[in-house]
Amino acid sequence: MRHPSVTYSDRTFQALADPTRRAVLDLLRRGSQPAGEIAGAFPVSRPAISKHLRLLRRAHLVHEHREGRHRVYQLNPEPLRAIDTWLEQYRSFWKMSLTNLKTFVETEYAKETTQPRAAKPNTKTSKGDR
Amino acid sequence: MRHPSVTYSDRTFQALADPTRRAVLDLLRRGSQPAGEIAGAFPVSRPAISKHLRLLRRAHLVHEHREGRHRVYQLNPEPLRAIDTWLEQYRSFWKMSLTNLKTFVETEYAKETTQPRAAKPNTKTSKGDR
DNA sequence: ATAATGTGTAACCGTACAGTTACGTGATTA
DNA sequence: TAATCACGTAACTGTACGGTTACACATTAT
Repeated sequence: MRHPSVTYSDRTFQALADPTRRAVLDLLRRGSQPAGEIAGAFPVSRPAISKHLRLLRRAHLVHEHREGRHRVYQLNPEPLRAIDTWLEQYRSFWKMSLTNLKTFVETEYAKETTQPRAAKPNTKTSKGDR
Repeated sequence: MRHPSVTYSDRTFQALADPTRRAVLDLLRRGSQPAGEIAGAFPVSRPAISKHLRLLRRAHLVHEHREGRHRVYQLNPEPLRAIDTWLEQYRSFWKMSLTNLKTFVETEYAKETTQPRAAKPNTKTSKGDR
C-alpha cells in the first residue's frame, strides 16, 4: 500500500519508472504533439498511451492544451529538477574512486563492526521515530 | 505486463520509484549498515525492508556481504550514473526560460499545426504493427 | 443533422509490488 | 547440543499498473 501522503517528487519518480513514459518524454523533447501522434509512435494501443499521459499529467511532467479536436501535450521539465537535486547528493559518491568509497564506508561503520560483541546495535530503540 | 526485455536502467528507475527505497539509499550514504539496523529506521516490518533490499540488490544499487550473522548493505552509486545521463538531456530544457521553450515548441510543431487540413498526420500507418 | 475524427474513460484481466504474519536457516552464544 | 539472533522467504491480501476492447463525448467536416 502506498503511503497516505505522496510527495511531489514521489509522483515524478513513479512516473519515470515506466520505460514507455520515459520514451514519451523523450519524444516530447523534440516538440509538442497531440495524443494520437504520440500514440502512433508506440507499439501499444492508443488508450494505453492515454493512461500513460494521465500519469505524466498527474506528475506535472507534461502540460496539455486543447487545439481544435486535438489535445496537444507539451513537455514540462520542471519536476525533473527535483530528481536532479536528489541525484546531486550522490554525485560525490560516484566521483569517489571505489577504494576511497570503501575506506569511507569502513571507517564509518567501524565502530559497530570492529568489536565482535559489544557493538550489537539495539535495533528497536531507533524504530519509533519515523 | 512488463516488456520482455527489461533494461539495466529500467531496474534502476523502478527501484527509485518507491520512497522507502530512496530513503534506504539516503541512509546508506552515511555508511554501510546491516539489514536489521536499516529496518530499525523505518516504521514498517523487517520483512518489508528485506524485500526492498532485494529490489535494490536486483538494481545493483546496493552490495551485500555477510559479516558473521549480519548482512551488511553498502551503497553502490554506479547505476545512478545512468539516471544522471538520462537527465542530462533535459537540463537544457529547464535552463531555458519558459518563453524560449514555448517558442521552440511552437516552431517545432508548426509544420503540423499551421496548415488546417493537409497536415493531418497519418497515425494509422505506423500503428498497424501491433 | 449526420458522419467522421481525436481522445478520454469504463470494464476487465494479469502481474508486480508493499505490507503483514509465520516459518526456515545459518551463525553465535550458553 | 540447545537457545538465540539476524536474516531471508513463503504465503496471503489489497492496490496500482499496463494492456486490451468497447464506448462516450466533443469538435470538425459533409
